[in-house]
Amino acid sequence: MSEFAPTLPADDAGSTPLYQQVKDYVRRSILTGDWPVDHRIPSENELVRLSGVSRMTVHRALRELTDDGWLRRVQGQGTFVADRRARLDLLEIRNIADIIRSRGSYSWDVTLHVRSLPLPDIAEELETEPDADLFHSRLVHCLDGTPFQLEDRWVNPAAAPDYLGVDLTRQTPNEYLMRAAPLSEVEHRLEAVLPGPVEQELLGIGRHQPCLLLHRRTWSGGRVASRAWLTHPGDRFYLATRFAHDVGLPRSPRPEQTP
Amino acid sequence: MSEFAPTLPADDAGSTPLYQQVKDYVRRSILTGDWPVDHRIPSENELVRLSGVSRMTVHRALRELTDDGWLRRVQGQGTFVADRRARLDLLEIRNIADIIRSRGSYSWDVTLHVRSLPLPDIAEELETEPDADLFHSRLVHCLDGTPFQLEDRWVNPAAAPDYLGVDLTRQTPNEYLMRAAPLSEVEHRLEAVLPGPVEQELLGIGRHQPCLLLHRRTWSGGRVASRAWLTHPGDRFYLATRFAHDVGLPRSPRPEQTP
DNA sequence: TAGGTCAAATTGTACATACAAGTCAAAGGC
DNA sequence: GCCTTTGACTTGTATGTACAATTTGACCTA
Repeated sequence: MSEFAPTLPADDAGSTPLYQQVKDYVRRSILTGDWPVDHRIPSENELVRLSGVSRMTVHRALRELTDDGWLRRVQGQGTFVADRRARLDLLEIRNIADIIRSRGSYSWDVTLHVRSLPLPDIAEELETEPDADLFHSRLVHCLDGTPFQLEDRWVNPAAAPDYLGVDLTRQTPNEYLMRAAPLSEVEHRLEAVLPGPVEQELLGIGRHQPCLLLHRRTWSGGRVASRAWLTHPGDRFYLATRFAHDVGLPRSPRPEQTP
Repeated sequence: MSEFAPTLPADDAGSTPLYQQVKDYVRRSILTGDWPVDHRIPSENELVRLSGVSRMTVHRALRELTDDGWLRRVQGQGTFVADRRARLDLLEIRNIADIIRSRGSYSWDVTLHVRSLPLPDIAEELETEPDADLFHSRLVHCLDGTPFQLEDRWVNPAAAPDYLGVDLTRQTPNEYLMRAAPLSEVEHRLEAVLPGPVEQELLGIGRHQPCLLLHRRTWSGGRVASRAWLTHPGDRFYLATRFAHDVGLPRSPRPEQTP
């Protein structure tokens, strides 16, 4: 496998299925940016030569990645890196800042603080010791100068020890955490609320403006890594999802092609 | 294939992949109730004998159904029908009434009307002729006597011609439509709103109570079958999702077993 | 009786092969 | 110059075979 599983622990390499290793290799190549969107990746036969596994195994890996939206395949043409922004499902909630950023002038401000203090209620959410110090950050995300999201985040120091030293003016907490503590699980809770006066002023909204509150907890390596409250003014937020079901009907083909 | 594809059109049977036909057969057996939850389905070798296709093809069909949450497999034991209520993802939004119904005394009332009239704005949403008659129903879903959802629905007569004749006191519109026009695609849009006075009274909420508005369109056979506005009071609604991602990590196993 | 052992059944992975189907470009014929 | 044909390359499906891993139950033994 040579280059296909460089980051895997040695004792685990033997038990990881080959098709999973191929999937990891492809995903890693995409996540690192080596293979950008619409890039044509090596063909099945090339991957066979590179990896040493059979074509059926490579084919299974690529097929599953296609089903999961990582790739886009065209018979007779090749396999291409899919534009995941085009995938509209719940997964996109976590990347909503990325989506919006690509469609306007995006910016964010560390309005209040980045600090460390203990808080028993939050400790329970993070599943840590009640008297442990926790990291807290609060910032406002803006699009074309107007706020669209208030982010109130608590971070588990065990998952991201150097969170306080991160320059949050250069990368968002989400961007940093995605690298520092790659997430393995996500929990979402959704509510409609009227924010308090402080939040109203930060978001620049009226007293009776309803907001969507997205409560999100992320896990990494068996620990709760982060807990975030994301408040969206109701008139500056929307989430659209559209997807084909797999109930007795063939999957909708993708007729578009890449020249 | 004999019994494996009785409902498929004859001209299509030749072009439908075999693994897809096996998937359809299994799904049909589950949807008709022949195979209830936790039922042990025929083994791969039995399905090979029944269908005449190879074990690899059967295996692929069962594996994909497992990934999609229809089945649960235990090595050395067999394959069982999974409890789809245990799957927590966006798909569950469409079944939220079903979920809630199983956890309390659920009821619903046809409060306003079931009628037929033309409305150009709605016709555009349903992608029909602007002057066509459309079916409209409006009802309130209650849990333990208190409303938790206001359903405002428009139905495309081409997709469900006998919608006005359905006894909506015996089955919900969603239940009927799922049978009459099995859905192939869904579109969701989510907003936070303050409802109007009429809706406030129907839901029994105060003037400043924010609500979640879920706008949903369903497709069936290439047509827009239905368009629904589902209004949830913010204090009587929550949506929790938690799922494992497939980013460089093996899928979380299901250690539980069925005796 | 209690415990260990072995065989059968089941699912999971991997490989080699074959053919079908779609795309593209080069070669050839008019 | 333009069109057709051919062939190479690509992905999609299907089969047969082999072995590994897990569970269950029957069987044997102390």
